[in-house]
Amino acid sequence: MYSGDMDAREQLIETMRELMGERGYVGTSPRAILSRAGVGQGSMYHHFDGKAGLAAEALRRNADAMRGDGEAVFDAGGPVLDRIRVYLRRPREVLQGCRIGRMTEDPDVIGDAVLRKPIEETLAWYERRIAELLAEGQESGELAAGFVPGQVAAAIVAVVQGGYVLAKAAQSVEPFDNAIEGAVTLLTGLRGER
Amino acid sequence: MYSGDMDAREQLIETMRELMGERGYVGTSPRAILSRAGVGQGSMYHHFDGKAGLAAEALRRNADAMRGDGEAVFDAGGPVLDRIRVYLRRPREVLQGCRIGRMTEDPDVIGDAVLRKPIEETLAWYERRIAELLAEGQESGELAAGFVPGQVAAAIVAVVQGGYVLAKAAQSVEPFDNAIEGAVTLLTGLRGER
DNA sequence: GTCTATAATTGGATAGAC
DNA sequence: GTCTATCCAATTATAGAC
Repeated sequence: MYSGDMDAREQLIETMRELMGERGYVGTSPRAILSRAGVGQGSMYHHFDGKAGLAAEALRRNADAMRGDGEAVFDAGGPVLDRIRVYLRRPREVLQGCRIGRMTEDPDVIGDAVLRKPIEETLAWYERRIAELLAEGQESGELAAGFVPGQVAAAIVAVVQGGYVLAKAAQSVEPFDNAIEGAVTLLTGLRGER
Repeated sequence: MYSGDMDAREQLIETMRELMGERGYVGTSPRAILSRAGVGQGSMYHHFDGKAGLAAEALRRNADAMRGDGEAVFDAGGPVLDRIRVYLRRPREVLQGCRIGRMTEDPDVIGDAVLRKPIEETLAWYERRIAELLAEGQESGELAAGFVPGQVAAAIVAVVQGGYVLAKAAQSVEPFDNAIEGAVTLLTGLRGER
């Protein structure tokens, strides 16, 4: 765990994490980074290979954080449907959007293999982990047998990512909350017979 | 229906529709527009109030097209669940993304009331229209009574929008297709008893 | 109406002092 | 390591010829 004041390098990374979440990659200028971080041009180009290098580090940290959030919920005990419901209903900065998912609309991120990697891996990890939980539920008899875990898992992750889209369009959390509750409703149809 | 060669104004709008779908609003430069449209600077600034004015017209057309696509499917006859399935499985340019939904990640679009309006209205229309269909299904007995149409409708629209996010992250249509089939699976749980 | 030329501003990176 | 000053290219907009 990091403690004490941040040095310039650390300050730059944390500022970049915020800005990329707020404005995306192309929407974040070096000027804005340096201004908010409170450091000069020199620091950025000393510690990183320009904007792209800093973005790569910031994205990796955002990806690690998002994965950690998921692990905390999915690794908890109890019925798998409960864990998935907790994931869906977890409090979020809805109008800010997902710091990972939003990067997919940024052509300069998707077009750069290094920048895209943490995005791809994180979302794929969520899909895979939820699919595992669903398969586990099928084996235990908690869930019905007649569905493909990987498909339902993708739908669950997509509802969250798409919920952000609806919320930003409306500039309101309401459609996000609706989508989440709709997904929770739909999931109850997966329950097994016993 | 428009026929014959496009004049410069028309050419600019159609080019802008394409480019905004491919690269977003901030990612689309006047230079790129003029180059692909094959017209000079003067034409753009004569017909429109700069890039923003052109974008407003392009977005309105994209919104109208997306709404028209929805109407064609939702207004068809037959069981409502069939119509929603047709909507979900409709062929799409998955890796390009939704020309309307993707704009929500563009701060300059969301921050401009004029540009945001067609985005908000179109997605809200889809939510509302699907909610109507679901309510209709509940009344007819095709669907069970114990769910909130507006919530499930939001989840359905979110799955499609989120599916694009997963597909772009993976640079593959597979997660999109999975999410769609997962949603179709989940929807079967809504069927009524009779 | 449409063009080319040009201007103002910002994005992104470099140079060199301390 | 960090700063300020500077530079080049691209974005966005304007001017003025035709």
